[in-house]
Amino acid sequence: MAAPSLGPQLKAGPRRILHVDVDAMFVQCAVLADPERLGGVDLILVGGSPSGRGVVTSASYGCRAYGVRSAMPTATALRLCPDATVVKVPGEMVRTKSRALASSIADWSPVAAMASVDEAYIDLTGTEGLHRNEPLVETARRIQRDLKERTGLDVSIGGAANRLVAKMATSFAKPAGVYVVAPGEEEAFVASLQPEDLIGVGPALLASLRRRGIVDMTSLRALDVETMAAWWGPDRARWLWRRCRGIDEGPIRGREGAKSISSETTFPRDVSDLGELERLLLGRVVSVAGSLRRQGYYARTITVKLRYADFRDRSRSRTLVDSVQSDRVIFSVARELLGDLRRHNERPVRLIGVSLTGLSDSPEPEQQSLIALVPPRENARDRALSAAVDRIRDKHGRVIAPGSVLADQRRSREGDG
DNA sequence: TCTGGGGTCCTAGGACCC
DNA sequence: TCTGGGGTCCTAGGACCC
Repeated sequence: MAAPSLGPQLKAGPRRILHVDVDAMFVQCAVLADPERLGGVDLILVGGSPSGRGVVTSASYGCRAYGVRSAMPTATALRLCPDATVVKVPGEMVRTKSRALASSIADWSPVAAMASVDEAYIDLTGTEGLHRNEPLVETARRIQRDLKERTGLDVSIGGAANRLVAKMATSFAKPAGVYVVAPGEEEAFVASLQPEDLIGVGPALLASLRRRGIVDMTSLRALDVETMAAWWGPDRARWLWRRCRGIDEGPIRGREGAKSISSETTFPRDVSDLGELERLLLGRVVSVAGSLRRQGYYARTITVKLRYADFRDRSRSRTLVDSVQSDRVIFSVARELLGDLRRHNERPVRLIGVSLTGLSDSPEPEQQSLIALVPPRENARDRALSAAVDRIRDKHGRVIAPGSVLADQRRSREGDG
């Protein structure tokens, strides 16, 4: 009596990994959110920003035919494609569809995980028996139809024996297609690409390659790991050597809890005045601390970032002994960090951001010590006040800064004058 | 035509402890 | 008195991805 094959524990054959990527997710979601206005519209740009210095978040395939790309300034995109309809990021629909996608892929394998809002990996290794031993490409097509039925979204699917190659295969599947790299063909597949097609090779590494005369995959793959180590250090060398051969043994795993929560904004015009920067900083603090509490976290490290007109970023951070989550304490620390940054540089600023790291789900410090008495300390009243503000904000949908925070700021401003 | 906002991961130096 | 490494944490900056 033949038991169904359980695959890997009996025989270490190639893994069967699929990478699922929603085609122009934000465009599809915008249409689903407003079918009356956008149904049947071919030229859609998602993007822009309140600052008027926005870029394209996502472009419909119609727009892409005009040369429009993600991250391109919206003004440039409109010059290339003047008839495009520009819409805002459909945040709520994106979250809804991302959740729907996550629950749908989970039905196809116990080893399935979202990699971002619009991407997922499914490890089908060992499920051959469940799928009548059909080729991986057939299973991928059935998954594609299932996801369309259950979420309304068109997806493209890449397949291979590992995550890295599956993801690169997906670009050959777009839009709404399936592309599977046969087992054993991973290296040949990668060899047919360009260095900039490799995941993790961005503008900086590409420029470094070019400077050294490495202009194509053949010359990259001809390098030995010692030469690469002399250029970029041993870790990066090993990483790139394996990457340009399609080698990746990493498992499919979900992302555990968040590691950081941040909020930043680019101003319509550059700002130099400290008082105005503090007011704008408060807006970011209220936003990021609200996200922190909504997600049930406390943070130990607070970072303030400024971007200057020359696009250079400067940041200051501080790690507290306690984990905190109230607007008051986070703002008081952020304000000092901003003051420190401005003491060193008073040039005009185009962006301000606050990021929270060292996240935990409890306010308790890991170990008590005497320095835990160093301010700023967050008390029960701070937390209750912030929670009350959250409730009011949820109810009225307005951004409200707690009075004590504003009073703190007013007092110190008067003190400055 | 100047270049968003949300993240993750890595590096490197200094402090500090064992 | 001089001389160690290893490990971990913190800070600042940067590359990269969607």
